[in-house]
Amino acid sequence: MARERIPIKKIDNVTARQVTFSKRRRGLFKKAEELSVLCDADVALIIFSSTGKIFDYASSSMKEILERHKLHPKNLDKMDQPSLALQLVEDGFYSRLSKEVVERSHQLRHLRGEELHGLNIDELHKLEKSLEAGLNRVIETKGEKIMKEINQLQENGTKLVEENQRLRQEVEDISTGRKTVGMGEEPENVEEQSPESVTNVCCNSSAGPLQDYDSSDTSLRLGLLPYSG
Amino acid sequence: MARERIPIKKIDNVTARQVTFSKRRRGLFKKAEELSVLCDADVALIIFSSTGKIFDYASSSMKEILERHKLHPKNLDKMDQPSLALQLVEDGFYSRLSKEVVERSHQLRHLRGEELHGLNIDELHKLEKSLEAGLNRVIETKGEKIMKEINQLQENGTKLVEENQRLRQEVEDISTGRKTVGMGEEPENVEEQSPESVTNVCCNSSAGPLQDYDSSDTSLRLGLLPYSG
DNA sequence: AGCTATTGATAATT
DNA sequence: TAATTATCAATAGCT
Repeated sequence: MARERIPIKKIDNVTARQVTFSKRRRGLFKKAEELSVLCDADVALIIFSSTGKIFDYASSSMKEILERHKLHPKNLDKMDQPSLALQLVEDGFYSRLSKEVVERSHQLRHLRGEELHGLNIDELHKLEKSLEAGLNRVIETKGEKIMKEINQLQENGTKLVEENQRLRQEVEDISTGRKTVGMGEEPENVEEQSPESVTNVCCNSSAGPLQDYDSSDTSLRLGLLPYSG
Repeated sequence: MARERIPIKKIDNVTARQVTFSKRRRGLFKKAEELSVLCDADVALIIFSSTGKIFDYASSSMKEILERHKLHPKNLDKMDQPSLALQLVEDGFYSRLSKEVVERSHQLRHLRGEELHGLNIDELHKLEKSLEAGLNRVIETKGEKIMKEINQLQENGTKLVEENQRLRQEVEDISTGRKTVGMGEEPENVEEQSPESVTNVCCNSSAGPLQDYDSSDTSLRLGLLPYSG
């Protein structure tokens, strides 16, 4: 329903995926509410984003709907009986989360080149490809940021040069006595600067100015030519 | 969205309401599934018709999603057993674990070159170094594995050649009639092979033999010359 | 976060 | 019910 149809499979691009998630989530909630109103139905909708964020909607009371769902004949056979809450905690909750932590930790170690000997050649090759792809994206992004910062600095430099010229002119004007210091007449048509002097123009694109980057072995790669094996 | 727009309020005509319910219910399920697939989200949808009929959809396990929903901090205060909720919250049980998951997920995405724009140049540079290091270790390990596999294959090849020669000699012996087929005398001092014929010697270092490795762009890097920027 | 060209969903009708 | 189709709504790609 848009400029182009997209295949229904996981969207690779992270940004696009997040945008689509926001849009479609809103659409889904709207449709859910419309159904409940139009058809006098009771609707509950629960969504977990891939980042774990939760979104939900219930046409009436979420708790009641879930209870009704749980007690429905269709689901009764799957009910857990003993000390409900305890089981919930021990089986579902802790194990799920800690499994996730363990899993992600493993992946992280692999991406850092640790604990590789359990992997076979094929897995290593895939890992290598993933690292190359990530590395390229990082190099690219870094390059963009650096170019932006350079442009900003150049812009500031230009402004400073202009201001310098203006100030120099002013000084000359004063020293040649054509103009008095202090509350003399206003400058006629000199372009009015904004309250902040351009001297204070600062680049806010990163915490500090370009630093050393532990100038070790590698020269700065700008990402203009991403690494290709 | 049709021949005519309809106001979003309960449809009076019972038949029309049922028809609309069927159609829109299907549409809602479809949208829910699309969202889950496109955006890698976990979605649960429960619908009770006005006649009490139940319909539900879950992108993964309904039970798990509902548990996750119930145990989400947002909903813990409504829990059946307040003491348990209190414990979970107070011990920082949930928040600690899920923070770990979130943190690791972030790191993983960064290492995969996603969501980089929140990082400053220095952080990007560190990330790049980390990726390079990981990549080098992976390449190295892969190289070692491959060399090992090659050596294994060569060894096997050598053994096969030897056996080949031995067999050829045997055949020649037989064909020249110097030896009889069948239960003749044992070969004198031919090195006794282990029960398993070397023909069956197999490389166990990986699942299979050297494969294609999606022979795309990159030629096989053996890690003998690790990548250096 | 807005804007449209498109595609998709669906209300009325057969 | 199921199919058809004229509309309206959702949204993919851009900015």
